[in-house]
Amino acid sequence: MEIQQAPAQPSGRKRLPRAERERQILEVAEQVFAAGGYQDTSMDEIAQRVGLSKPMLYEYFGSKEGLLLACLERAKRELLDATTRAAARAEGPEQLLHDCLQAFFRFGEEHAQAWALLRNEAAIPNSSVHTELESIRAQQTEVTMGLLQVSRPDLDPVQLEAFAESIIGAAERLALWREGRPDITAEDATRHLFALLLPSLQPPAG
Amino acid sequence: MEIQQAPAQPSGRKRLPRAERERQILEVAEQVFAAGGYQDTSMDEIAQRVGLSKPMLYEYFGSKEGLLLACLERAKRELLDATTRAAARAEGPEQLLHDCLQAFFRFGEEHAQAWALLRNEAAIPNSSVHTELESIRAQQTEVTMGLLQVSRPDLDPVQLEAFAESIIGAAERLALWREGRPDITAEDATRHLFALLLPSLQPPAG
DNA sequence: GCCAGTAGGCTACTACGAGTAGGTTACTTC
DNA sequence: GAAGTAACCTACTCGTAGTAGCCTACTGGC
Repeated sequence: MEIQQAPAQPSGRKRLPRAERERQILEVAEQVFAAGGYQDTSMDEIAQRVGLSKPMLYEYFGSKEGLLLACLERAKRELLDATTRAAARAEGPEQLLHDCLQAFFRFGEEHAQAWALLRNEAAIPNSSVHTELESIRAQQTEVTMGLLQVSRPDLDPVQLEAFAESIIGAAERLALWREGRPDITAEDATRHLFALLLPSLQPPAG
Repeated sequence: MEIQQAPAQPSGRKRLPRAERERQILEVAEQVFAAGGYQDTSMDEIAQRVGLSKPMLYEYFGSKEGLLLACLERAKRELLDATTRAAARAEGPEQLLHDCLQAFFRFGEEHAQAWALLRNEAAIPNSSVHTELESIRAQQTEVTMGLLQVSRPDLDPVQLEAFAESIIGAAERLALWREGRPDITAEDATRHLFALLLPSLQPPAG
């Protein structure tokens, strides 16, 4: 017991309506989560940066995870906006694909924090796990580059690397996709991805 | 103070040499991390499942993250083994790609726990964040399927979905790859991926 | 102008899990 | 059979997510 109450607002702090405060909190949270990682960020830290006390965060977002979810929700909306805007402008199917890809990559560039959250990287405990995962990725890329070089000696090294990264990314995603669909066998997945890649495996001159 | 010591080994528990105990711990840890997620798994829980006390885990692996890293290390080795074995057996570059893809997908199937760790999914706090990330993925897939259908009305829905997932995976990976290489612009990345995908965009009959 | 009612805010707690200090006991080796 | 060490333990500290319970600035009605 013996609760000793200090003045509620130390000095120049202002009361704000809920909607505005929520936006403010999201802004800070996205930044801090993306920079320091979900795990290594404390609610106290976010509260302090907003210039508010922790219980307010819980009042508005329920939990630490709830706050992360709210950040993700916002990023998701922004990503969809970016892609559909690009799609609306394009003419012809090839242009369409090209512009959407570009919109995607630009989103990553311009909304670095939102992007960091969307890849679940923010959830990773910290940098040495990050490093290890990168090394696994590098391992797979290297093997794949070796395979590619046989079919496509015409490609320059950077293109080769980009192709290899793309293939690994596609394979990982397909493997993930398969988890929700038990009807798709490993052979099916292989066939699908192989079909997509085969035309690009043919050497350009024949 | 006042440390009251109970018998060190309650009953039938056996002392094991370090190497063996480490293997045993890794086995349990991989399983528990993969099932419950890194965040939601406590060291006490792992210790209990092994039938050991927490300080032993710290003695052998240094920290919770160290234990995760050791699990990742092992999974990484296994994945490399699987792929290189497949590559060694194959004849011709197309067969090579095909068999490696297949080895990859089979690895995911046969080593579900190791695979769950390798995608960093284990790091994700818990299921509702997982759900949200899945929903973002679904959103992107849907948009992409729409684009694809224009160029390739010949594909059946499952193939279409597989293509879309592959493209999204490739794009994500490339975006990640770009983060370590500031020289590659968003336009470069777009061009690389577009070049890889373009041949498969052409309708089959012309 | 004054008095509810409420929305925005707070301090000071509890609970739980990562990591540590410092001790005990079963094997090995001479 | 004693010495040394490797395997193992209990019982802590400390940081952080989440909660209880209280305060106060603004609003609208009189």
